[in-house]
Amino acid sequence: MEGSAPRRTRIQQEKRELILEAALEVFSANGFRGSTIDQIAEAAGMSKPNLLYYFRRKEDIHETLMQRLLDTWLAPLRELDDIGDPLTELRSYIRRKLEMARDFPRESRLFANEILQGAPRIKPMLEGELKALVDEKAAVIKGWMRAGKIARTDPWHLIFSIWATTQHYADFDVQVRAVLGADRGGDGRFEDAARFLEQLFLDGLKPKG
Amino acid sequence: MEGSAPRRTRIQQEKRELILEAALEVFSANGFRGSTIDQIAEAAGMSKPNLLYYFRRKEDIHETLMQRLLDTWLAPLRELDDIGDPLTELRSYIRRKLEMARDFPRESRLFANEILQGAPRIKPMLEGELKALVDEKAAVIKGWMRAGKIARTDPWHLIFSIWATTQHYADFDVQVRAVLGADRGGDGRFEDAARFLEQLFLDGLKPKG
DNA sequence: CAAATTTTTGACCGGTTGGACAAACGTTAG
DNA sequence: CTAACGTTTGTCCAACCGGTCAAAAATTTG
Repeated sequence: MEGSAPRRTRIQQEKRELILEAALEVFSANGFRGSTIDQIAEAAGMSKPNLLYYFRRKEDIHETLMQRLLDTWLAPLRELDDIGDPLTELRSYIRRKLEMARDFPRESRLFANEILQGAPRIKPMLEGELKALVDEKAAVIKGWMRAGKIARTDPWHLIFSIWATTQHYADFDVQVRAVLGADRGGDGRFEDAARFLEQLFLDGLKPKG
Repeated sequence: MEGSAPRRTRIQQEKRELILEAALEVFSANGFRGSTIDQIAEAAGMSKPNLLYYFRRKEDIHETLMQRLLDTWLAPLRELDDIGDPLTELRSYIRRKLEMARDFPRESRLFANEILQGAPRIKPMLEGELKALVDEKAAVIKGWMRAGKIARTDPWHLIFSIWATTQHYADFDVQVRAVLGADRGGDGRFEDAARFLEQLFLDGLKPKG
């Protein structure tokens, strides 16, 4: 499939990491086309030609960043397992996803940017690897439904709704903080969100009869 | 506050509409910085200088587009009213929001793009007009909770979750269709989503005891 | 029709951007 | 020390981009 990883010196490894960190900052804030190599180079504390010595093209940086991102981004879903109580399992999946939105908002925004633009660079991955993973987990959830452990619904849309509600707090952070205002928009907003989402996904909005 | 609307000829009105339609297409797909005036001009079937005769700057097009968008975009929330059954009222708000994601995906993506980049052009509106509207509706929802009509939760996060889940089907459309695959990703996906969201928001995931 | 006004276009400009390149600089191994 | 190799930088370039301008073409008005 792919060539063997090129041998790299210590400096190359360090500088490449530095560049990727800077690029994550810049790309996630401005999008791919909205970011310039100069911006990334400055954020990484080096000159543009020096940066281009480590990554020959702007696209190479973005591609490397995206490949690394996807692994860690899907880790919570991979951990969703058939062992343990289904409701507990789903609840901790939601919690993990929300923690990622809190701790890695730049990664979330980078991903959102890519999808928004039609996922030109990762569409094959979405239709291949991602679809396979979601289908697999949907089957697990369907098993829980057949066993009467959770209510019967569409597992795929359930997963979508978890992604949407949790990533919202990273991708739409500006809006969330603006609407909540200075007092409620502080650090506590993620705990409020966690409490709300748990209640929503478990009990819904009907009053307790 | 603002000067009176400039007098426009019939051609000016028509051409400005044509340009705004083309700009919506281009901006929503590529973001502001990722779009060029040439692209918009070509999509509108005119030359670049001709386009600049109707809008002096690229930003003017984006600003006009955004102003129009916001009114229609918040209309469903404005309609959320205290008359009628609370659960029915919320259910139809969700349905209307999902219909907007289906019928106006470009508008949704344009908005998402703006927020993702930190809302540089509409932040004052978010902190002013939008916050006021959401606070007002949150008060209505709180009234329903006090009256025991719906379960007690955080009304602000409830509104966020409705925004997130419905807009997801416009903003992340590529991903949704990729994961659902050719068979389930067709036109029926919005009906499936509507059914799922209704169940989620009303009953949650707990099995019926 | 003819004058006045509006609309359209080709040519152009200054600034930015992604990227190339060779020369200089630093480091390491023999 | 020195040759080989890895790293850094100044300079440059061609393409692109937002925007200007004067003049031509079309339209409206008297």
